[in-house]
Amino acid sequence: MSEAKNYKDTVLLPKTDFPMKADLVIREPKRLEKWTAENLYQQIQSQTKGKPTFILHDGPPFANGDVHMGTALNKVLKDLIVKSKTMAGFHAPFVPGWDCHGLPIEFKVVKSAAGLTPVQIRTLSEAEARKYIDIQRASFKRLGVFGDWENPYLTLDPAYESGILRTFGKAVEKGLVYRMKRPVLWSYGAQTALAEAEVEYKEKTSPAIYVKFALVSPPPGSEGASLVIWTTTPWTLPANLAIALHPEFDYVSGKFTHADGRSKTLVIAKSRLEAFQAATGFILDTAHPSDAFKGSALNGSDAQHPFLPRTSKVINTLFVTDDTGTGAVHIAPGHGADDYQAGREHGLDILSPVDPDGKYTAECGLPDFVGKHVFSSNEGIIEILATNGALLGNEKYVHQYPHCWRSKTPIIFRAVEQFFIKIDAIRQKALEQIDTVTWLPAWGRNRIYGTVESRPDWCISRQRTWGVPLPVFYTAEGEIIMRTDIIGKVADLVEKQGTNLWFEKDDAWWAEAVGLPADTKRGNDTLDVWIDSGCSHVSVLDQHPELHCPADLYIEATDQHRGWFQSSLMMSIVARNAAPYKSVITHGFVVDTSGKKISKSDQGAGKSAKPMTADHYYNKYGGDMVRLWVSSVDYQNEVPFSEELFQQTSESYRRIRNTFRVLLGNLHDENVGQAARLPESLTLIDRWILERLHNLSLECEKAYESYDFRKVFTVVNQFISADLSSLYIDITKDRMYCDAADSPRRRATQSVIREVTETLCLWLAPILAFTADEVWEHLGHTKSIHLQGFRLANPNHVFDGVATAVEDLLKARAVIQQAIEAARQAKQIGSNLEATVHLTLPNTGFDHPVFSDLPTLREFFILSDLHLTRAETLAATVEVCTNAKCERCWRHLPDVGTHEAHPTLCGRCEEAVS
RNA sequence: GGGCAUGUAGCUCAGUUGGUUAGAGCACCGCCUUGAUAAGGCGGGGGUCACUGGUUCGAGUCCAGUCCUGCCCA
Repeated sequence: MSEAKNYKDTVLLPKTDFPMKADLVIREPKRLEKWTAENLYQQIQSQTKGKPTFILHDGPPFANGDVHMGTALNKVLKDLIVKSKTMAGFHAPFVPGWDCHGLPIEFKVVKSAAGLTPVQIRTLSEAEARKYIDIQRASFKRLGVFGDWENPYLTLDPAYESGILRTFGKAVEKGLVYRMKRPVLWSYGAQTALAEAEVEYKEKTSPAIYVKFALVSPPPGSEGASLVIWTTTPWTLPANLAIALHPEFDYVSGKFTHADGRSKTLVIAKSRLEAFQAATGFILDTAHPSDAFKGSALNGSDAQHPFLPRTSKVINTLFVTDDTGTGAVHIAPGHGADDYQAGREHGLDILSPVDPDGKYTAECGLPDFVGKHVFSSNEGIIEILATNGALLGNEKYVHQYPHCWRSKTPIIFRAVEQFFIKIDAIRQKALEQIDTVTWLPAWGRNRIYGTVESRPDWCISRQRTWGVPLPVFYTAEGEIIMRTDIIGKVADLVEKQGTNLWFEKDDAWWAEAVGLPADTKRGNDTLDVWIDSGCSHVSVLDQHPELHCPADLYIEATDQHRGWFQSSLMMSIVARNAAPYKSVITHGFVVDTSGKKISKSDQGAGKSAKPMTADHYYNKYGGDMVRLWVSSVDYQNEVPFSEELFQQTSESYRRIRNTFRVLLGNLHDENVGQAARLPESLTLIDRWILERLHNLSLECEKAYESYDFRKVFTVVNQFISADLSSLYIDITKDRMYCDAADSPRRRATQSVIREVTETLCLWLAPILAFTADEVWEHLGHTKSIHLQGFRLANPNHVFDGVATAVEDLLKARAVIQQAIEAARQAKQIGSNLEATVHLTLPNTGFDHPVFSDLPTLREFFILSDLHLTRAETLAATVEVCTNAKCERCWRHLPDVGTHEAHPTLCGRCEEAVS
């Protein structure tokens, strides 16, 4: 015994199999397999059945493209909520979903091959959607997101589609759906409507002409005056119904004279005068009096159409600009988006006398032009204008003009029949319902309120193939048949066989199937995809046995105030006259570190931009690292992201992991039976850490309740680094390593360590889904941590006077450390244990009994030798300790050398090794 | 151009109803330790609180305006 040279073997150092190196990339997939094998998600659901429910309804991501960090942020946030609600005692099933229809997929498919039939387009589109569903599902699972991954909801499921149709039927039943012409981007080359994404901008030379419209009743002093418009599409003049002025712009009315002798009284925006004179040669005759007024002065007057027997209304709109033209804008509501909007606001017709080939119809009012292509009619129109004196200028104008991606022909705006939902009929109810919902952050309420307040009627038809068909029919005479009972029959058929049926069967089949005359034809339009996802409360919340409507929570990015939150609200008003959610959270977008939005075009081959797909990060750092990053950001604002920031998070992870490792290591010889309950005889530092743990639990509980994961992250980090690492673990090292294994204070500490480790681990489980489970396993548990509840703050862990005593101790500690540091920098000592410290405490305060308890003070300050005095102020001096060093515990103590059997040990260590 | 947000150390963020010298974590620098060791401890440097003006004894905090950035519109 006395021969034992190496006392190190008698020191009870931490021992654990829990590896310091996380190897998350290797370990996490194994844990995932285990979770899958034991059906963990289903276990959680059946174990929590009967508890109060918490339904977070998943907003379906578009099934196109990889999971990027923004998508990951969204899904992990949802998972943090679901996991924390589960651990807080709720039954919180999570049914993920995907938005499957829509242009981007169809466009991709159509681009890949020419001449596809609608059925082929739909088959390929479905395959494309399913491909990305699989890719995204794999990513979400890999990120540790729990949910019913084998039974997600898809907007292309027949059951889902029938829900959409029935909700549409309800809108029809309530008289909310109407038909009206509206201009769309039209390709006469491909004979189809196009979306903005299908348009390519190319250079085109167009005529740019100045045309006068004589005012029918000009303001006094401007007798015989004409408004002058500027247009690059003369062919739209037959559809002109109005002229728009800006109400705030200054306009000049005066006599203009041309070098060729022509003279006209014209009205031009003051700021455009110079440009107009230069372009047309008409010069304002300053000798004659001219009149100036605001655009609002002419609002409501009439102007004579230059070649048709009708007048155009003079209106005021705010979109009139003064960077081109004359400040007076030619309005053809059937041929432009702004024009259409202005037309709706001012009660104009939607005149669009152009057929699908781009040729004039009889409606154009010019018999000679009927059947003629609009672009080859420009010259003819200009001639007419010149002939009747309305043409004031004619130039060539080179500009970027939209062209069809497929036929390469220039696009025209052309009005076609569209279907709309009458928002006015449901607006008031929607606004009321907005105020029954909790919006987080609170400004979200104003955001969506403003959006709903001002939104125009909802155009719900699309001239597309990859979508849910708009279930209407037409009689042989072209009369529309839009009936709830027939829509119901379509929905019944779709529920069994899917919407492909609409495209596979012919008109006759459908006519018979829904009980209409044999010569009935079905419609060609599909529904706006926002209708699809906006019906999820009907198709998912109402249908799924574990879910219900309204959901407790929707959470998506801020753009969804205008998107899904709104479409869901509207469709829910249609379906049930109430909001589909009780509360709504929004999160920001992921941006790069300079605060710029990360655009998809910066990604991909040849670009220098950093990787933004989630797989890059979970394959390099691990899923828990992504999750920890999510928990660390302020998701209510834009979320800055870069790989460097990500590495910063991984530093935090390492700290957390190492702390767990040393805690686990200190439990290696734990007396399990004893550890189950905390002994009465806890030392000061044990009581203190339990009280800190109590506070931590209070804060974490509150933070999870308010979805403030960053708070959990911060509070846990500070607890780990300030309370545990630099104090509790450091201070208790001596007793843990060097006391006899069964010393009461060592055992007490061990019990506290278990309590701390388990509680902390549980609080972290929603965030570090993999690591917490791993730690839990190493704590000796056989069931997953995800089947546990949080361990709430224990009031028995609050002790009288302890917190203030430790506050004082820390003040003294700071003074001591500074003194020691000075000695260390002066190379007088190295380790703290080599110092003798004279501590002077102030006469007042510092009156807890511990301040007369030298052994405890020495332990707390981790010193070999401490001497106390009282004086005016807190101070400390340091000298080199002259005591011999105990070879085992490294403290310099006076009794080293007094023990015969172990001459190099102190008394405590001598006993411990005997 | 409009609406809604946002702006505090190199980075990510705290800063209660206005009140000492504006804090934390990470990063950085120096030292110690080598019994948490691809770890740990101690000490330190670093900020005109976006800008301008105002209210006040006193403003990161309240008010007005400007600018940056983001989302949604036009």
